[in-house]
Amino acid sequence: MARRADHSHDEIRAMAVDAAARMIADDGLENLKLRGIAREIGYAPGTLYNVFDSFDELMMRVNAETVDALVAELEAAEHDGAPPDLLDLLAVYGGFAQRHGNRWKAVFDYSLADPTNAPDWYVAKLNAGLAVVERAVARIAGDNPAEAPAETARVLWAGLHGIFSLGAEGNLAIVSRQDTDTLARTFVRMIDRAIRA
Amino acid sequence: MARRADHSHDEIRAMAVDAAARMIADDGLENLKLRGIAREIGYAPGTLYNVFDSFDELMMRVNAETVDALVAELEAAEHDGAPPDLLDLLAVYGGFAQRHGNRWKAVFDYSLADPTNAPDWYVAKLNAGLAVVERAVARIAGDNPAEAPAETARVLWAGLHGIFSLGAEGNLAIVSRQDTDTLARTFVRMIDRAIRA
DNA sequence: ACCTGAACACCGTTCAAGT
DNA sequence: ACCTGAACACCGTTCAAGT
Repeated sequence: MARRADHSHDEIRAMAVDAAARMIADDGLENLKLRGIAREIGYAPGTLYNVFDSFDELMMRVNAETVDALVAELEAAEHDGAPPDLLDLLAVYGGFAQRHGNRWKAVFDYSLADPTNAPDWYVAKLNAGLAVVERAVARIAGDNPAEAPAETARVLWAGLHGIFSLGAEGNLAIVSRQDTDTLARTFVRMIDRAIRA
Repeated sequence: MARRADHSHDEIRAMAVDAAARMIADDGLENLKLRGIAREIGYAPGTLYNVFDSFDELMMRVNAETVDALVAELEAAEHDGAPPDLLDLLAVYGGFAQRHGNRWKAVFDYSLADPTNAPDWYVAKLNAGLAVVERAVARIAGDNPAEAPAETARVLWAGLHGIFSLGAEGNLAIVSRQDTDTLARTFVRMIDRAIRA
């Protein structure tokens, strides 16, 4: 059938990404199906292959929007009020991860086959987020830091990811008396102490 | 057909778990299929449902063996020679993760729907591994540590998991000049410094 | 030119039918 | 009693057929 042209390809792409983000938020990544997205936006499954190369590409765009939103919040924390310290940034990150739990989990659970050839604009976004952390680290590190702020920022980012991802799956609760937020704050406080030591 | 009884149920279980572990090591979790395991051990797919409740249960046993092997190496590091410090334990962990990359990744990539009701013996194994770290932390923490060694051990475990899992997926390489091992050592060194501070 | 939706090649899981 | 393997209900993906 068809030749509807109710929407341009760009519009269909945007509708699909928005629908997928909403469906992930509501039901989790594990319940997201290409067929479901198609149904949601009123197009046939095949149509999505007209506007995306694959399900991978669709998910990559969904996750990029999620990263975008977090980076925007981190940058906002820097621009209004006093410069944020590490615990301030943790509160932003933790708040985002809590408000957008399923979507944030999807960013890591749906990893591309080969991140090495992630698009430049995606890597740039990640680096923009890391730069905020980097500046907060540099602010407290003084003149001769034992580690470069860039390296410390990446350790913080990856370490927090470990705590939140294990926490989200429930793998922390079974071996820890402290909850995820407490462990995250302890982690950040220890890194802060190490920077100043 | 059938009534072979070439093997007991216990034997079939062991054969399936061994085959799955080997297949994960060779080809990665993403290429492991129940049908493939059945073919490998010379039984029909349906037979695996005779001896396991589900694919989940099979994977749980595979992952338990992997955790077992790591914990054994950590405990061995404690029993021969001088008490290990945190960097010694990191070397054991990092060495294991490198030698058994695909199998170690599978432990976290294949998470149970609800870890809350993980079997007790599984939780006990995890806690045994954490206890080794805990003792190493306590050894350097002195009398009035800012954080309980048990909490520090869990922060270390989860943080390292973050670094190694992001590293394994290639998500660290695209935003970091340092490689995974360097970041892991920096992380452990900073936590060590925070404990002593 | 564009979209459809049946068809394809999978998957984990079930269960009637054989020995 | 035990194992088989076809069948079921899915999945992402493709593509001939319609408008």
